[in-house]
Amino acid sequence: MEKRSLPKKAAGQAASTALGPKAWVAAAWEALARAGVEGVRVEPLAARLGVTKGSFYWHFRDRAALLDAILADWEVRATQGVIKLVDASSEAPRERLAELLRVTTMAPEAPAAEQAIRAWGAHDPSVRAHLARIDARRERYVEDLLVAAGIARPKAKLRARALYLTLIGEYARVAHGGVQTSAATWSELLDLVLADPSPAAPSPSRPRRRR
Amino acid sequence: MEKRSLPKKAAGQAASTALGPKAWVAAAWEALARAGVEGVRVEPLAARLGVTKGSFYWHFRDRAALLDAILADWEVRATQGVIKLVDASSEAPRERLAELLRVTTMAPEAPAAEQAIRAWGAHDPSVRAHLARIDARRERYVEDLLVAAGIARPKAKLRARALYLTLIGEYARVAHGGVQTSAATWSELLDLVLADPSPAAPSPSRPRRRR
DNA sequence: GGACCTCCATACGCTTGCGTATGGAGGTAT
DNA sequence: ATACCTCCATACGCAAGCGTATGGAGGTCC
Repeated sequence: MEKRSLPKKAAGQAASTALGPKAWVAAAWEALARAGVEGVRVEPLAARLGVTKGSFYWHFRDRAALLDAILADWEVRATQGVIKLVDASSEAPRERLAELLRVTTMAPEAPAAEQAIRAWGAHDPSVRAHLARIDARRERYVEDLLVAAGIARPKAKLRARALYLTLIGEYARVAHGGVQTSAATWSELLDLVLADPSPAAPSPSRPRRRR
Repeated sequence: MEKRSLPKKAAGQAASTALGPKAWVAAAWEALARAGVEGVRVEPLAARLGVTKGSFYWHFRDRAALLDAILADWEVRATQGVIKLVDASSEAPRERLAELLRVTTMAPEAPAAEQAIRAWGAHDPSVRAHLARIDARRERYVEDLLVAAGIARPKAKLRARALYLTLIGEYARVAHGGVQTSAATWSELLDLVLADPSPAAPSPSRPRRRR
């Protein structure tokens, strides 16, 4: 038995009592942000939704299917959505970078969600692939913005990584109760990344010790 | 004498078959790094150590006690130990910063451990306190090193946060399979943080020119 | 108005893991 | 050698969750 039949959109009970896969994914997001992947459990979720497991196993093959749905949903919302939104915000690269920082650092649910997914990916190989793709795409996006803002490509690559890793670090910090870094600080950070000192001699030779 | 009797240090069986709390903590570290806090389970740990739960509940009151022991161990090793080691490495602030980056970015077990603890702290209030203390101490340490290297205090504060958050981000990235940022890149990053472009002239005095 | 379909409730078996109780092997003290 | 102490094995009760089986309530279709 593969799929029984096509859901065909509206059928069965009234829409008021209907409970689609989206409701389960939404509830799963809440649990993921609050308690991590291990906190995404079928029966507690059912209780929270006011139904029983019977509902869940009708919409999903098993728990893994729900987790896959979460990942897919995340990929769309937290990356493609942001990029589209930032691209539409302005034409100037500097403005886009500022908007990018604003959007990513202000989203209230982002830290918990990102941190939960990264922790999840630390011991689930299927999640690692998603993370690798998404991290690469995001970092590349920042890098391209920096290049568009006038930073040379190799330097932009370095700074894009630094800026993106800083954001990831901020997510982790906020996720476990750290005080959120202020918008003003982010703005200063952006200035630092956009600065172009490069006075031909940045490092006066570092004597590299060996162990 | 209230609880049976004092362990009195060495007693009982020979040292070869002895299994102290340290062995449990070590095994717990391995499980924590590999599978997160939820992966630190008593019975699997016992199986891995070749004993049964009976041993565990002799040395620890319950699972929470083991987790507390892990946290205490981490606080000593991953912060105090590193600071002591870096302070002893050199006198020059620049050198100390380079050594700090080398030590923290090269430790092979650090990313998984740090990421696991931060994910843990995201949904365990008792861990949040530890993390807040440790993050504050580390960030302050970097800030002081930057000041000692000639960066003005407010600027040093900003850059210390950025550098530390970048390290946290790197830990997260590596923990879920990302490629490790190269030592050369870290070196360039350090140069960026130590640079002093000084927009306009908030503080044109540069007393650290020659030292 | 009977057949059918969608969505969920109920009940069951099974596994994993926690914590406790109790005994026993082996070393130590007297 | 006897009593004792440390460390661990064995066995038990209990709870949380997963996945399955089965039925049933309510809407739809003809």
